[in-house]
Amino acid sequence: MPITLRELARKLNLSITTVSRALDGYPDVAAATRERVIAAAREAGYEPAYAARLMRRHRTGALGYILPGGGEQFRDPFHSAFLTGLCDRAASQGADILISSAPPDSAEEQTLYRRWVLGGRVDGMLINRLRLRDWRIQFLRGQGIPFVCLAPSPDPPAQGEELECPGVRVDDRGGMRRLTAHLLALGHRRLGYIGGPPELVLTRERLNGVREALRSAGIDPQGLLIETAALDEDSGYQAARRLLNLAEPPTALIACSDLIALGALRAVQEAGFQPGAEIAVSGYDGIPAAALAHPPLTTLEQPTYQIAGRMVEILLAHLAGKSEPPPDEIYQPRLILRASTQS
Amino acid sequence: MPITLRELARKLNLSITTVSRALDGYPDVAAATRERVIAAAREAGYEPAYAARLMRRHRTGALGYILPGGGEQFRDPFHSAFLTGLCDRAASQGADILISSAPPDSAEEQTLYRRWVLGGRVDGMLINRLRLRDWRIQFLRGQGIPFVCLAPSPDPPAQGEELECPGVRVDDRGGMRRLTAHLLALGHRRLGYIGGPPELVLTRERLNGVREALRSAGIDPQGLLIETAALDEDSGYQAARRLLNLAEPPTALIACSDLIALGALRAVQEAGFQPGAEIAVSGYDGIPAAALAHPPLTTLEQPTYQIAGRMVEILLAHLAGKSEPPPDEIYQPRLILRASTQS
DNA sequence: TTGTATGCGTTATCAC
DNA sequence: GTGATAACGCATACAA
Repeated sequence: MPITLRELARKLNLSITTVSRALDGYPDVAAATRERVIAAAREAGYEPAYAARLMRRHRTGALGYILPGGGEQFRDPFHSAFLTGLCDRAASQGADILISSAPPDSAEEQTLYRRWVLGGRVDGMLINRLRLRDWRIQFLRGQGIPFVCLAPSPDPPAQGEELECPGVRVDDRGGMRRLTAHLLALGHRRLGYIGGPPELVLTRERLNGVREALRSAGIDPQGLLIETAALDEDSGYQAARRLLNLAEPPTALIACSDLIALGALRAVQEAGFQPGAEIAVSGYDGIPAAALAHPPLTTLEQPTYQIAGRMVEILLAHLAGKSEPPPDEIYQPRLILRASTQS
Repeated sequence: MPITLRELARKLNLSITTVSRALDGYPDVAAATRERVIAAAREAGYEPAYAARLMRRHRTGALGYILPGGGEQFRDPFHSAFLTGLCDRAASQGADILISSAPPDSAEEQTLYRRWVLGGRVDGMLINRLRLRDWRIQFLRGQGIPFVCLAPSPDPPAQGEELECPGVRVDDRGGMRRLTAHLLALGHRRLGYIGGPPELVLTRERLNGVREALRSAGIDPQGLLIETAALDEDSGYQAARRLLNLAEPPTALIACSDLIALGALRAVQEAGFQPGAEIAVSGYDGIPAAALAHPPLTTLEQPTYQIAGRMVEILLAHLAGKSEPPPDEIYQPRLILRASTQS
């Protein structure tokens, strides 16, 4: 346990007040005194007690993020990029990131939010994987604690299902529209969509993008084959198999994430099809492994690392009092065409 | 800001003490009173103020981990698995993980450690990527704060270079010995080793494993070609190129990590060699992308997720007073032979 | 079984 | 420019 302010003050024959202000850089301290205090503090290895400071300031200096636990999603490189994005930017601004994990919509998740937010354990929260009716948004809004979301941008402003939430947006729908248009241009007519969990906004928005492209091309979206998977490789494999086992399987599989797509790629191969040539497969995220797959995976890349950094920036700015909520920013995912959709 | 203990007490016409003890489950509270208190607390949405509790208990409920920042290492899936391992286990035991990032051995890193440890921001620290003369170990030991390392097990107990540190160990050297022996059995005689940063213990230990295998086979370790890379793909690519440009390039490249190996694989291909057939390449870690590479990458797999979980378990047990420091555990990496070392 | 009083280490408000 | 003092909200030693 390091030295306390009081001890330091006694050592210097000064009052606690003066020492405190000298260290915090208040202007009403004699230059000489400040020097003396700072020197003494350094040589005594003084470090302000977090608990006490928190008690007064009501600022934890930490932003919270809860990983979607309970699955094997820890293999998802998306989170790797996202977390480091959070950390790096937070660190550069002197803030810390508090993390934990809980299955989405679980009791544990609620407990965590209560403990962190009501208990004053974090200054703000970072939200990812927005859900259709997301209790987190309501909760955070109700508590008046700042938060920032990463969410798809719903252009037709969300049919009342999810609450609006401040943050960084990615045009998932637009991306999927472009991707699907490309597949249609290649001549694909029988498409399969492998979505993530149906309660996720991104599952719906990406699906909507596919549908919009179909409609624009004068094709009935009803013909779209739809399957659902968890956001991991194995689940993508299973879902793809179900589609491939149909009497008339699709000629193109549009996956909701790269991991799902990698699983689909495997399923296509096992089913005896030539991925790319006979059946096109596409992903979403732009994880490094997508480029390594064979055939390399067509995908929609989003700058996950940068996005996470922006989220931290926005949240910290908001906390610093720049009260004006910055306008929503919309990122465009980048369509990367690779051999998995080459005919 | 939620309700405070005092307000709750007033509401109930009880003293703060009683309310506090009722909620904390002390036995000296009338059953009826406890019921009443708990009910009131729930309906008032009471949640103990973290700051105040911390002030008294001196327990943050958080374990700290600092990511090696400053590089592009955020693409390393190792950290993804490691972090989720930490989070999941911590969450299951009611603890949180505090993270930040800083370049190894930087001033920022020191500041972070000071702030977190001296300031009482965490109950303990988790250490990865142990260095040869690791100031972190000395610092933490000096402060008497509990910590757990993930480190290679140095059998000849470290020639005084690094300090011993409690934690989970992986037999990097043994793994590399087995891998190298395999390559030798395949007939390779001219080997190249691409190490990570030289200040890392794992770089040295993995190298030692290679050397030991050479010696066991009656081959002079002096003949081993050695290059150094950062722990990422691009740096691995560069290092491999340097080796391949030699007058007499190696026939097998032993990389210190999978990411390095993936870069090496690329370099081998670009140099016009057939990876696997003409030049063998191996990695270390067992990241998912290793299996996807073409050719699939031979590697030493370690159960990163589980190891991280064990680290948390050990640290929390230690904090809970089970003072007996658990004996060091040694994990054996699993050799996964794939086409990248097939002749 | 319950209540009173004190202190944890800082910061902020005042008075000097 | 500096110092005394009062909080912040909770946990406990001690008194009742």
